[in-house]
Amino acid sequence: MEQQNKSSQLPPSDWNQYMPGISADCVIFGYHDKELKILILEYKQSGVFALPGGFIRKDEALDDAAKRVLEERTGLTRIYLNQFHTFGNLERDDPKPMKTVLEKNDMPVSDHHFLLQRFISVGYLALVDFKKVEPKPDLFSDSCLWYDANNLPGLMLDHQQIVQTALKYLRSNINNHVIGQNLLDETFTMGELQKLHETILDEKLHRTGFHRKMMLSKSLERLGKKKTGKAHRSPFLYRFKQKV
Amino acid sequence: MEQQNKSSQLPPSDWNQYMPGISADCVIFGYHDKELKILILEYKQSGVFALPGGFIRKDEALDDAAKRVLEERTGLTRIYLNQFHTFGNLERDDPKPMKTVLEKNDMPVSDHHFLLQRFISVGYLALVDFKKVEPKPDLFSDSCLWYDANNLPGLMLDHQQIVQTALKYLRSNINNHVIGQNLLDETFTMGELQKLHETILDEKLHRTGFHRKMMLSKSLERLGKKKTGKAHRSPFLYRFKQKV
DNA sequence: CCAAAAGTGTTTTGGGTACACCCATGA
DNA sequence: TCATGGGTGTACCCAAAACACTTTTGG
Repeated sequence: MEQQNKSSQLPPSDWNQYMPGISADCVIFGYHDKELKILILEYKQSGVFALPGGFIRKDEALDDAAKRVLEERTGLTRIYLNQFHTFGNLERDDPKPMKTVLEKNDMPVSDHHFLLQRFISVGYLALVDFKKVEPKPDLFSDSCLWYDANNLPGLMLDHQQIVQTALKYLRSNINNHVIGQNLLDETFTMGELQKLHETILDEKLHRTGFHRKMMLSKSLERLGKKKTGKAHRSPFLYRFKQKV
Repeated sequence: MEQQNKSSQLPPSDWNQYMPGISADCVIFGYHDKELKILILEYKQSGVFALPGGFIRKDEALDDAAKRVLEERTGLTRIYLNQFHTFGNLERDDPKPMKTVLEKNDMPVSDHHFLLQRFISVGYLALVDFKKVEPKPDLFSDSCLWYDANNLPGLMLDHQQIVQTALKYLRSNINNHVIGQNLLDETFTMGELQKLHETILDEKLHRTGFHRKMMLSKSLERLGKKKTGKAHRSPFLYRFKQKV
């Protein structure tokens, strides 16, 4: 009862307000402990894992629907968000996992249930500040948790492929400053930025070359030095320049 | 009557076989007379111009639907095809142009007609051999014609924006050999290849630099010389190497 | 003073650009 | 032989890669 008006809950009583057969699935990336993380939902009682997703209201723009999903799952607004691909294979049309979820939750299961139809899914990639996120499960989920991108649980349908496509997109856009800007703190050392790039690309980078390249890109400004308390030279702090 | 079984005709009697609210629109590029061309439909009696598009059958993969549209409009199979973006703004939800089309064609116009609902459209880019294409209008169209990409008629809804996005995608992938491979003849001179690049990028390129770059890419093989009958040295013919 | 991390300098390489120059051809 | 388009060689610039070297810090 008390959950019905929460914006983080789907209103199953009125599926009719959503466009049928279309969903938006979000690959939400965070960075913590030198690991690239992805937010994954686990449906109640069912052991089914999935990407956070949602449906498009009939009076809502596609991008806004993705934004809404993002805000509902993370509690954040003004998130960096990017559509990267739309998935519409027939293999993804498998009502079994969702049927399991409905049954385990004592929901009525008719063959024509909104959730059991074929869906075409628009994939969105989001970059968020790990520390600011408060993951919130949706109505059907027990948990909404961060997983290491290299160690995800088995995901339903083609969600693993969606993640792979998102990763590929992320890697091919690694030189876009928005990536570091959204995954790191406001200020960071060159080593931290390099470690982020290495984690995303899954390869070692040459330290001095990386340093030079970053400075040549003119997108960083150097601030004061950071006292690390470690037995070595203290690094400078850097910050992404504000867009000119 | 005799048209009903043509695969190039939509079967309006059974809209129910299609997924509602989703369409695939194709930006079909050809190259002719040193101009980049796009295939555009003109709806019957209505002066409404649009990109070739279609709907997704409930038992059909999204990519296959785009392929089908391509084949129906061009008569070609095995076309180079690439999904590039999905359009779902609310501004594109304007039933007026389609209402006009229906009225002009004496079709019943109810507010809940399949064609008058809000559509989210998946944009596909296709590259075809201009000379091999036999453009075929669909059931609602008077014509399916090539237009210069820089001189299109006014298109309905956001189709102009879809074209611009496709052009941007094409330009950012200009170094992918599939572009020349699909828009030019089997063999071509370096000058012809350069002219194609210049047309797509809408800028002059340096002749010798272009030559060197193409040869360094290792994707071309040089064949015999071409007799042009012109008053100058006869150019070599080139061909894209088959994938290794 | 040593180890470890951070920062800078130097050299080489390779692609991109610019331009000079040569080649082939038909008028 | 001349104009024109096609092909090649050379010089220059700049960014990326590789490596040497210096600087800073706590132990």
